[in-house]
Amino acid sequence: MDTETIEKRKQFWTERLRENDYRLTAARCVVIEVLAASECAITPTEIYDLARQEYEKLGLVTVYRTLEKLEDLELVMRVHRPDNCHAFIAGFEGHQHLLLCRRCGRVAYFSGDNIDNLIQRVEKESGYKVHDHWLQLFGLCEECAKE
Amino acid sequence: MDTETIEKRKQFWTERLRENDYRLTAARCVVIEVLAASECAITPTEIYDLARQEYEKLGLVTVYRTLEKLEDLELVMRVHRPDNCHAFIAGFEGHQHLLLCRRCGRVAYFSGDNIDNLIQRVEKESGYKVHDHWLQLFGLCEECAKE
DNA sequence: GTGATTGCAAAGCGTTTGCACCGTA
DNA sequence: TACGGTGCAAACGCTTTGCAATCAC
Repeated sequence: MDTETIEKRKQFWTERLRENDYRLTAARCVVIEVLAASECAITPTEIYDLARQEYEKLGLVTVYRTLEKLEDLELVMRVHRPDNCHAFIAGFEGHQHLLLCRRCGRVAYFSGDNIDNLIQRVEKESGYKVHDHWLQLFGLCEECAKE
Repeated sequence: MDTETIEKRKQFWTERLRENDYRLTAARCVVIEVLAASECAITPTEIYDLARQEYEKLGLVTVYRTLEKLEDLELVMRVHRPDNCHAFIAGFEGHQHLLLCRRCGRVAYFSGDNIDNLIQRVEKESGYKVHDHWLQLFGLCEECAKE
């Protein structure tokens, strides 16, 4: 990812935190830095290990607490995969459908589905009232497919 | 769920186990019994508690090991939800799309989506090679929507 | 009889909580 | 200065592992 995009992401997150009366601490900044630079689903422990290269004092607990706050603000979202539901990704774009590389965890987004019709049909047939949906694709990204 | 359906499910599971050279033990039978009677996503601990009413000697570890085997045989599948990925459901029907009640965990299946076109488009645009997909709807079942 | 399966205890892992200290606003 | 935020240690809940006893075939 290019430096400009990373910088934009960091700024965006920083502003959202400030707006919501969260303090900008060294710990939070370094967690945000790691998240901003990541194109992949990343676990709290991975964030911890990477972030400590910049800020050795960081505690794993703080990573969890920062993720919790970012999740509340819908700035990150938890990623569910068949074998692992412990990772997070940057969630700037509102509701998006995910395309996940099952090898390296790289994340792409896509849209343009048209499942509203389907949802209406299923509601009618099942009697359920549908509030939310997940549409996720799993596979190999261009890099990983080469190997 | 009617008794006949439950009985059919149990028979189906029992045969699959036998075919695959798994022994039919008391522990396995009682776990299967609980699963067969459940219309909802159910956790290992819930299975354990229910099954022990029939077979007090049962250990939680055996529930886990039985689920592992049933999962290998694709007879149960793990259910992923935003807040909880610890539950399982009966998975007779091959690849199915899920409709989950977020209140009581009741599960319905639906099909008739047509996402092959979407997948082809996303593959072309992203460079990913897609192998699998999840399409899940979350909401309230008829019962829970009433309240 | 033999080897798969069981249950127990203990370890493992990811996550949360309690608490005294620290640092941002 | 005040109080939100931090890091440590310890607890927690779910899951897996090691092992001797058991039981289906």
